[in-house]
Amino acid sequence: MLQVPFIRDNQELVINRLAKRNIDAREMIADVVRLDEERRQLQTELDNTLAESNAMSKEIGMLFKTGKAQEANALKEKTKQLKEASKVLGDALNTKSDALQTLLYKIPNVPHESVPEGNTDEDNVEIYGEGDIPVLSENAQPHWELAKKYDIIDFELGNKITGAGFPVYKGKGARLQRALINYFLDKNTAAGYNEVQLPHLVNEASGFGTGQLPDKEGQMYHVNGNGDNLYLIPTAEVPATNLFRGDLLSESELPKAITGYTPCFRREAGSYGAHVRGLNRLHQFDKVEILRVEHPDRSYQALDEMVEHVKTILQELKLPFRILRLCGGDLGFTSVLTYDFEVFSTAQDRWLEISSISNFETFQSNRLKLRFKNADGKSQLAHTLNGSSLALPRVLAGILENYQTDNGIEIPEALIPYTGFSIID
RNA sequence: AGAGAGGUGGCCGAGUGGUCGAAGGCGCACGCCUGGAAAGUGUGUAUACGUCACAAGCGUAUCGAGGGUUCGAAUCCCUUCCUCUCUGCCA
Repeated sequence: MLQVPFIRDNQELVINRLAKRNIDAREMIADVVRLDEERRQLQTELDNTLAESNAMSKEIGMLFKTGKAQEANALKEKTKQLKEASKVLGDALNTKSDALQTLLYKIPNVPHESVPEGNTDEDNVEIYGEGDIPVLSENAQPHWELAKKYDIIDFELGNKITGAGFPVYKGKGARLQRALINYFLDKNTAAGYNEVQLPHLVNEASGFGTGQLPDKEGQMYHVNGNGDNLYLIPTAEVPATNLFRGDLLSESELPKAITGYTPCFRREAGSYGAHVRGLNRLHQFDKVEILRVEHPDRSYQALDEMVEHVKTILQELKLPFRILRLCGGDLGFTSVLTYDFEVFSTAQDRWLEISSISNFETFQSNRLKLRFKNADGKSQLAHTLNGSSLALPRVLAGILENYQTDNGIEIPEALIPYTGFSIID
């Protein structure tokens, strides 16, 4: 959620930057400014009315104490009018505040100046690429075929138990999953991220805190039987960020850096063809997340550090990858600047997104009320950032496809200590 | 799930209708004291919004949350969320 004073003082900038998302925000911004003005007006009126009423109440108390009941009763009559007035003003204020709030929830974050123009993922800008794309033998197969061939992932079994998009990992497939999780967590903790284990269900307030609610509830599984009202997390970002909801940190506590593994549950609307086959898109998948709460002065440095960190992991896994700067049209609702990592799936001949690292600046912290005491002793919103490090299924797809040989699937060197085997055959 | 108890400032803890944003203690900050430290001692120490120069000051709200009674509520009533104890169930 954008901050109203910021919008008020930077209307042109906000409108221009939001235009990168291909939305015309003129009307919304004008409405925000107007609603805020009206809200403040009402607040002032209300405050004045209440102040008068409070003063009278005190006087009444004094009058009763000194035995001047008649005068007190006369004043009582007066306060009745004030009370009615304040009731009306209070209701109007609430209505106005709610309208403003609802509108603010609908306005996406303001893209960074470096965010390229564009509408779709076609317009994302590649800023870095590394790794050789392997030359595979003629009978190279996509990962869903390999998964079946070596009996390491069973999609049909998942269908039976739950439905499409809930695969069962078996044997070496299961162990490889576990190895990847441990490997990623070890890399992250070695880089200074504090490991946490998080709840996989969150309440409504958490959903609002990170921006899934309102409006995007359709992407989450909602548990609402028996009077429960919880959401399965679509990403560890939700519980991890909400760890800090409502906090007022001291400046010395920053930065906060945490990492955690969770399964992620996504209902995922809109999908087509081969792009959703196999591991490409799932309703349940595993992901290791990194998250930072940063001082605004160094959040972009932190973003770069996160990108560098994920880079080292992919280098170690020796997977061909590239980094994209997302264009305005592809940028997430809450993000200012996002870098996507993609690994090349040789057998599918396409790039698969495996990590997304974003700086949200104060967009989330404003919702979360995540602040710190700055050097002047004032409270200030912190910046939040997060990224995947890494999402498992597509890394797995990349490994299966790129490491396939006629003898089986080789395990990347760095993972062997974690898997305890060096080939899937 | 049943029965009971309870939710007050960073923490502990007083406060059952009036001047209570809230005693007291701890903690913390700064000062005094000290050769230095401890002890002692003094002062200060919530957040948000509004006004405004994002100053001071002033105003308003906040004692889990929401609503109500009242001229006036941390204190009374209702609803709701959460925590704890016992019983039940259970990995």
